[in-house]
Amino acid sequence: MEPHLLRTFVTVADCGSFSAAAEQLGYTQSAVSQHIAALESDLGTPLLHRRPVAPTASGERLLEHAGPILLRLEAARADVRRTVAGPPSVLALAAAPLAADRLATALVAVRRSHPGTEVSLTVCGREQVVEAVATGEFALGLVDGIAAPSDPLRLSDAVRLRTSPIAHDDLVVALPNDHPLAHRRGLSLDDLTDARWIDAPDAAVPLASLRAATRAGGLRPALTCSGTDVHTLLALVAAGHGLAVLPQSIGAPGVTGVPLTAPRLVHRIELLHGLLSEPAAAALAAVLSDRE
Amino acid sequence: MEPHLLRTFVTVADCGSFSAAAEQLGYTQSAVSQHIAALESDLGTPLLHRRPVAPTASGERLLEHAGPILLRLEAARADVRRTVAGPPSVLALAAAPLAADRLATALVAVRRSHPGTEVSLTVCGREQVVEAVATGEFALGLVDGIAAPSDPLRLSDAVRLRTSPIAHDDLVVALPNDHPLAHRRGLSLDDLTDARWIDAPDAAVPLASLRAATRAGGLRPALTCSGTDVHTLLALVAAGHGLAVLPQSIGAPGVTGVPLTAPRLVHRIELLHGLLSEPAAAALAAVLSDRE
DNA sequence: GGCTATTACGGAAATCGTAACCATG
DNA sequence: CATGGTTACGATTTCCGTAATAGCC
Repeated sequence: MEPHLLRTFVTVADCGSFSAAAEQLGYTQSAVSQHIAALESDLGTPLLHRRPVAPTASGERLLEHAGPILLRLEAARADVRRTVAGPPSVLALAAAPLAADRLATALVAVRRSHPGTEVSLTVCGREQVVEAVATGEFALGLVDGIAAPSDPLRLSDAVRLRTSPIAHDDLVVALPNDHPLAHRRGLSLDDLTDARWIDAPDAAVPLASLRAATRAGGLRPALTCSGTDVHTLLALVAAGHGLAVLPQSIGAPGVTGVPLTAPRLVHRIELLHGLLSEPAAAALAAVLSDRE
Repeated sequence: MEPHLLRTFVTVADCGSFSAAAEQLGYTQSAVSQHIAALESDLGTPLLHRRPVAPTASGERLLEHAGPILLRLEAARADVRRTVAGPPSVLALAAAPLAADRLATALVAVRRSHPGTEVSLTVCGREQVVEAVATGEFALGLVDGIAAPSDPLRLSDAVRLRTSPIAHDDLVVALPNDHPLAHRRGLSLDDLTDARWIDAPDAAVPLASLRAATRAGGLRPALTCSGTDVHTLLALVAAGHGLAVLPQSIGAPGVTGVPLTAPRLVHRIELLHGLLSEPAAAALAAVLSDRE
């Protein structure tokens, strides 16, 4: 179970194709085939169905482990590298788009207390925030998600990272102003399972999260929007392409937010970090955490 | 960072010697030297001081990751293997000695509800319980430890395992009956830092745990006792070789348990398990958890 | 000088690419 | 029959053991 074999395995499972994975990894199809064969012979069981390529039951189990293991390896390498490189010169921050605005205000205080600090902020999807904080690429990250009012966020536990709650907010269904439901005082997801939805997993609450939080089926996306641009998503909503669930604080002209009353869910923002060896990062974490 | 290099690295760090690690792993000294050199060149930094062999600062960081990574790899392999092997024929249980007696009573109910079940119980040290449950060698494990009254047990988070509290108990300082302090109503650790202690990390509360739970220094062991035999430990205490901290429920003729009043700590037993695919294991887990 | 890590070197094994092969949709 | 995974095979590299070398108590 060498790491590079695991890596090609997850890539193949991800691509659903040996040749696509080969291209993505810079191997030949033959090498990829040999990698999978080596893994399967090592574990003594088929891991992938061929034609079409899909994980077997055993493959599914391995997939659950492989990602976290590879991430942990990356984190270990980065951790060691950091001891030799010394503290970085820029304070590198990552945030999911619906969490990023928290940084804007908190950074003001840090700018004042640590005037020389150069700051870099990357807005990207939630998984990428978790991964990049885990590998130490960023000192600090903010992620968001939905949960029952009393629950913390359920983050992928690939690597043990320190987390602390930063803020929470109610959820609304975003509708065009002229939508027939826009005047409602509240909406239940159960009434909206057959509505036209926009799935923008990195710019709004992912439909998958909503599905997981409800028993209700449905919630099929009429339009899928990738990328982290909330602005564009709001424009799509305003233009009537479909609905999206967002935290109450996000809005735009042309879009009405109607409180989501059932199921009872809240939007949460959590801070994610590793060791905080830099004083500026520690100070920022303190400022962010104190807000709660 | 191939796993076999990491394995060699942790072994060398553990042994404090290249040649000892080589023997333990079935390599030659030369191979071990090459492994370490490969790792160091890969990470671009020395990981070990030589003569005497000890981890560098970078090496310390790597050590923190390497163990969990290797364990997780083992767990992944075992997990996949289990999908092909099907459910095992014997219900394999592991327990730390101070937690094992909980199994005795709980197993009676399972024996009744699952009459055909063959059971194997292994009593071993806490780390081994965690490792072996993580790799699926055992379906279920019981571990014990100390914590503040409101806290859960702090287990090594190498692999994400399901845990649930089973029981808790007060702590006592075990003394020979004729010890001058044996008539006391309570004792504080602070008064005992300079006493003669027996450190039996796998048969009593480890001194290291006590040190971690207090600010007080001291607690130097006058005698170190390895192995999981609580009976022998109690004999050593009765013979006046030194003191040990145990849960209140453990006792023997010749040994007096005086409540440990400060710091406020309790002895906890927690259940540890993976997926519980076997009905008998699930039933046992249910019985154990219901006791709380 | 003894113990122990490092380096040099060679044989065995593994890795990956080219190319031929084969199976499925 | 075409797309795409498998197998055969060979060049290159890697890996590990033997043995000689070097460094610290």
